[in-house]
Amino acid sequence: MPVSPHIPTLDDVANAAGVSTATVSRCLNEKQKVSPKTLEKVMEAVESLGYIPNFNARAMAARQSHTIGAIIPTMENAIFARGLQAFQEALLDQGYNLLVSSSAYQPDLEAQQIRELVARGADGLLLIGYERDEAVYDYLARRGIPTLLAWASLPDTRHASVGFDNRAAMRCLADRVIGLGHRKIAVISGIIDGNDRAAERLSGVKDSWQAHGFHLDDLPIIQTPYEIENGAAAFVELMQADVKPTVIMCGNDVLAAGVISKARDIGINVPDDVSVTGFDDIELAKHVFPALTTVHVPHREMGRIAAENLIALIEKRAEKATHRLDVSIVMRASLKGL
Amino acid sequence: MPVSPHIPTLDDVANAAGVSTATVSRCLNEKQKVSPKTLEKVMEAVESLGYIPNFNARAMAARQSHTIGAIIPTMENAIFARGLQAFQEALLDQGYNLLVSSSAYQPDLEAQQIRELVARGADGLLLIGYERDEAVYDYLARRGIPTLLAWASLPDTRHASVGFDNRAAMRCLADRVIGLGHRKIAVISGIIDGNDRAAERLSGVKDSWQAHGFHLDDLPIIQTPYEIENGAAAFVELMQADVKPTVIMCGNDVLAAGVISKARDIGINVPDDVSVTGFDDIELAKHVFPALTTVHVPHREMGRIAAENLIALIEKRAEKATHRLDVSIVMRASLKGL
DNA sequence: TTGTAGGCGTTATCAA
DNA sequence: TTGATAACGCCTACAA
Repeated sequence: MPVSPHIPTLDDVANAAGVSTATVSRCLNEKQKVSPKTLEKVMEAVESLGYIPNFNARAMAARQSHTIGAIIPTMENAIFARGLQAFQEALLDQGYNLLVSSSAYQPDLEAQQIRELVARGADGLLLIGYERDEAVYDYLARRGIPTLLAWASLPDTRHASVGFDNRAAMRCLADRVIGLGHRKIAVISGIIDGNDRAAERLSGVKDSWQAHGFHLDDLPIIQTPYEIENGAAAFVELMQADVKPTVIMCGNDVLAAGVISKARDIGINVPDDVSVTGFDDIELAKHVFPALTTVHVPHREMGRIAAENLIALIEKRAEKATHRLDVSIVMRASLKGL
Repeated sequence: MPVSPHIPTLDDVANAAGVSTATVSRCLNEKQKVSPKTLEKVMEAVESLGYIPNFNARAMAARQSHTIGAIIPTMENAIFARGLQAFQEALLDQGYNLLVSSSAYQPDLEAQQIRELVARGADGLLLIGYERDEAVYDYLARRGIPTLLAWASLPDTRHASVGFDNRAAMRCLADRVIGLGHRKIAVISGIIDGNDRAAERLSGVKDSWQAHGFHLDDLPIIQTPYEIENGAAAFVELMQADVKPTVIMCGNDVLAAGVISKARDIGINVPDDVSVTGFDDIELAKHVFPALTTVHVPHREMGRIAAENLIALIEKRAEKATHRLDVSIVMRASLKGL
């Protein structure tokens, strides 16, 4: 009885089947290069031994891991869940596996996790947004790691990307809000430092605001991390101002959910007393009360396209490309006209 | 100018520093076995070359990966998010990395992912619950992979585990509900097949119901996957019955959130017309309206303990142990007496 | 304290 | 169609 369990290797299979390790390897990877008879023999041995290829050894010898790494800013809320899910499904279809980690919105943590994923032999990387230290892009280029930026929409094709125009979308929503008669808007934005999506969304509101002839001085803005509690706290602060806003535009649905929840707590009616808007159209948006007016993002489509384009890049079937998706505004009860 | 980028290896560092690869390796892994002078020399070379150890090679040579795999049933909702987060943090503290995948509540998918993680060289595994094919446990034992079951509470120590008593907790909650005067209870349970947590929670309600002298025939039960929409749908169905329930006890907070959301849609007041309870006390529970009465689970503590115990197991500093946590009932507005 | 050299489990090149 | 055999990049006795 062995003290340490024996784990079957290629050698064991080769012995059991009476062939060489090379042949076993072929049976596993390029069946067509092997006679049906030996294939059967080998597969039997594989089966009976319960052999499973050692991933690390394989990756090292083949110089590719069939693994793709993704780093998202957070797993706490559902912002990236659906998109990543679709990304993973599309990868699996093509025989790739996904490794995910979360950077907690910290650029240096992200940089570290990039190194980690590269060290693990990732064939390619999915990153969120485009704003990061140039050194990171240099590093990736030096190592020759195909990288695709999602949730990002770039003017040029310096990086491969798939995403949508956060700024235009938010501007469009703000136009709608103003069109409904609102003149006292307050904004609860995510932290824009190091977060291009948040920055662009905020710019979008400002664009609209100014295009309608108003001054930025009259646009209260609070920046706070994307957490439901923070949305609630920011809302309280905004409502203490001398001129109360008639609408709160939030940088995403999570903040908006916090606003709606808190409003009820303190006896403010949405949308009669104050309207609220979000961004992303996550699952939650339909289920808060009142349901949230927000910007619908085609998360699943984005994930699927990201997978296709990244794999094409890895297998050198395509050049870097920028893919821009359309978003739409979903009107729900949380926003009403004056 | 090299067509394919050159990635620095141990050899490169050794050459640059004028020492052997063994010495470089020591500098990276066992600094104390190296003179301060060479250490400095080597680290300089590491730095200037931008050397990063190849993970696969390291894992293969050292026969350990310092990686732990976790398989959770779903990432869609936040049930496991906080626990896993704490688990990861504790792992990192001890120099271990975490690899996560999701089984979508499908036992065969879980089995496949277990093999995948083992093939990747995971030093240990975290699984959710205890109910799975014996063959899986056999396989794990044969390969000698330390495994810890979380969200599970076992009577014996056949498997290492950390968790709480789902059945007792739910029974306790049901006792409270009945104590408040409710006699028409309906249950929306998760799918109990293959999900021991769901099964035990359901049993807990039944225990209480019968202990109070009622018949199971008078306890309407709907099983449905843990999704907010499903909670809503089940609720509609339950309210169409001849005898309308005065309280809906849900298998978890996600289902309960669906109930609360749908109730408002169709003009049923919670808790005046019908009370609602959940389980887990996820973030959402506080923010639905009315706030959800539920069972609070110490997710972070569970994650932390899971990490400690699993690492102890891996490093053979401890034997398999069963760790049972206390849970508590959180009374909020969604439940009121008759 | 340092270096030498064998081995970890695959894949891939070349002959046979 | 198969089989030797040399990588792949690192760790780790063992020797110096």
